[in-house]
Amino acid sequence: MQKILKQNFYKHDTLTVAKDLLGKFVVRKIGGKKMVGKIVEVEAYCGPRDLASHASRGKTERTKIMFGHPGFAYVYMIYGMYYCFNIVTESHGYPAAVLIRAVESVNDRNHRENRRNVINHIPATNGPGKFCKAFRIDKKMNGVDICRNRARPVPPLWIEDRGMKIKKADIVAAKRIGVEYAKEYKDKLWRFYIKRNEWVSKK
DNA sequence: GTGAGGATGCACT
DNA sequence: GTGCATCCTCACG
Repeated sequence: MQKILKQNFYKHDTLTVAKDLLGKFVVRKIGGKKMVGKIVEVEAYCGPRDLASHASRGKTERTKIMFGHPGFAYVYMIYGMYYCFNIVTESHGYPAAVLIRAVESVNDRNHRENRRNVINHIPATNGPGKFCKAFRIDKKMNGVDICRNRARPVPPLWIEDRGMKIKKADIVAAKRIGVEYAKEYKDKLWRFYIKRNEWVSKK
């Protein structure tokens, strides 16, 4: 059974949505072809007071998507050459999002080899920048509604529930990556990943 | 195996 | 002008 997640899935507490996204599947449609990846690692960025979040410095041209409706893609460029893909959560007007850090490629069996780089023409997806590159997610996807709705039934990108359940005991909570500047928020255990999964970006 | 440093564009001060 | 929600390469041994 496969179903595209709708807006009400994302309209909840960000930490809850982040954990619920583990084990869901990212589907990217490009010219009639589909790429699929199981989400194995995420980070939560929780509201205007979270100093690690871009939204903590107020609503700007870049961050306005986070202040908008849940279930929209927030994509931005980082370090000049990589993109990060986030999904907006919670209510309209409250800036929060979940960063997709790593997925497990469903098309590929050579897990160990593929972790490092391109093997058998299938790009690596164990890291936010690499995932975006592999799934061709760039700033054109910023502000796209990734939910199913009547007006536009098939977005170019969506999240699917295929009935996989991740046990609570298999979810690891850890510190977020690259947010040393975030003072009392830098040590929050708001990164979640599937225990022992080979595709997680860092141990 | 591990760690340091560079690449690189753009939002924000 | 500064500093990134990153990743790769190249030393080291």
